[in-house]
Amino acid sequence: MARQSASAAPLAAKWRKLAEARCAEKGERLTPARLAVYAEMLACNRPLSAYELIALLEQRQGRKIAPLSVYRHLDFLMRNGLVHRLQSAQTYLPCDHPDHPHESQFLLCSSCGHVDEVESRGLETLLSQIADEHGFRPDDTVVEIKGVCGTCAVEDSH
Amino acid sequence: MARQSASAAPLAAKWRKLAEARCAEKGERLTPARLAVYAEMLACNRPLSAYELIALLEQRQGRKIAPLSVYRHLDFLMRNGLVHRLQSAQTYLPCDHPDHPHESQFLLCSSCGHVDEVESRGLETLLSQIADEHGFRPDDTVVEIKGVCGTCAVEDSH
DNA sequence: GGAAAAAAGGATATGTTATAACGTACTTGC
DNA sequence: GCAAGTACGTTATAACATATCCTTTTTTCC
Repeated sequence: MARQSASAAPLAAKWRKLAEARCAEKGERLTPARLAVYAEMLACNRPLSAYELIALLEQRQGRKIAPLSVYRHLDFLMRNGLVHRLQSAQTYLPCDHPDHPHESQFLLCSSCGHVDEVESRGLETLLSQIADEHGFRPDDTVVEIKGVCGTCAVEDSH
Repeated sequence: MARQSASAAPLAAKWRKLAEARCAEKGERLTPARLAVYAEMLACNRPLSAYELIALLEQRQGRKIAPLSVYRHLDFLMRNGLVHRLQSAQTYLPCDHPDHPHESQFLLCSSCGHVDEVESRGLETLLSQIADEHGFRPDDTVVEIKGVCGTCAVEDSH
């Protein structure tokens, strides 16, 4: 088993390979600093604000990290389809299936904080139709459904 | 014609009446300060950030206004279905048809800044279905389509 | 009318999210 | 090596939002 650098979160080979592939496609450089941010997000496995992420990275690396650095890394990761931004919460979440470019829809549980990333072709088609009817050329579509997930709904009823 | 107070934007009777009706339904008080914020937003007729709104109100009223006041008024107006928040832009926009409670979808033009508020029952049904399939009980759904509106697309091609 | 309660609003400070401006260092390709 | 482009560090600041505390206004109830 390969030793993990002390200053980065462990990152499963699966995710690293996918990330490398996505970046290679576009000729983008997946540097250690960028990978460290990505690894931290995957390790945490919940939506993080940029400043939560800074705190985690600072703890992990034992040094100060400027907000701007993290924002740049987040931009990079989003540009390459590895991370999504939850617009309504102003938080960031690693993509669940970064094997291909896609638009996602999110189910955000207000009780446990869990976020489900779903991909509905039917919904995307309908959204395109709506845009079309209004003579609108869409670029990027945000769909975020806030509510209570199944697990929490069951617990609530007890 | 009734004289308009010097310290508030003019507000068409149509909008005032609708606002009064919405608030009366819920036993909420549509005070002058709240109405002034609403009037300013309607007068401006484009999405405004909270701080843009503060600046406009300060100019109009010739006095300092604390951010918190405006945020409170915005909360009130949103709670009563008179104003929407555009999550992806962190701006606020008066509702286009505040005659009934509803969820809206937005088409945001990145070129001219215009926002179209649409209401698609088909889309809402589909979103409910998607939530249902995942055992999710939705509460509030954000749909924001960013792109280029018809008018701007035509101009671009010249 | 007048006291108590509730709602709204003002003032000051602070917390949170994001970007600007500028310089340095590290690739890449010739 | 050297020029060009990209990444990244540092400091400062802009932009967005809320906390706390207190005063004023409105409502309610007697």
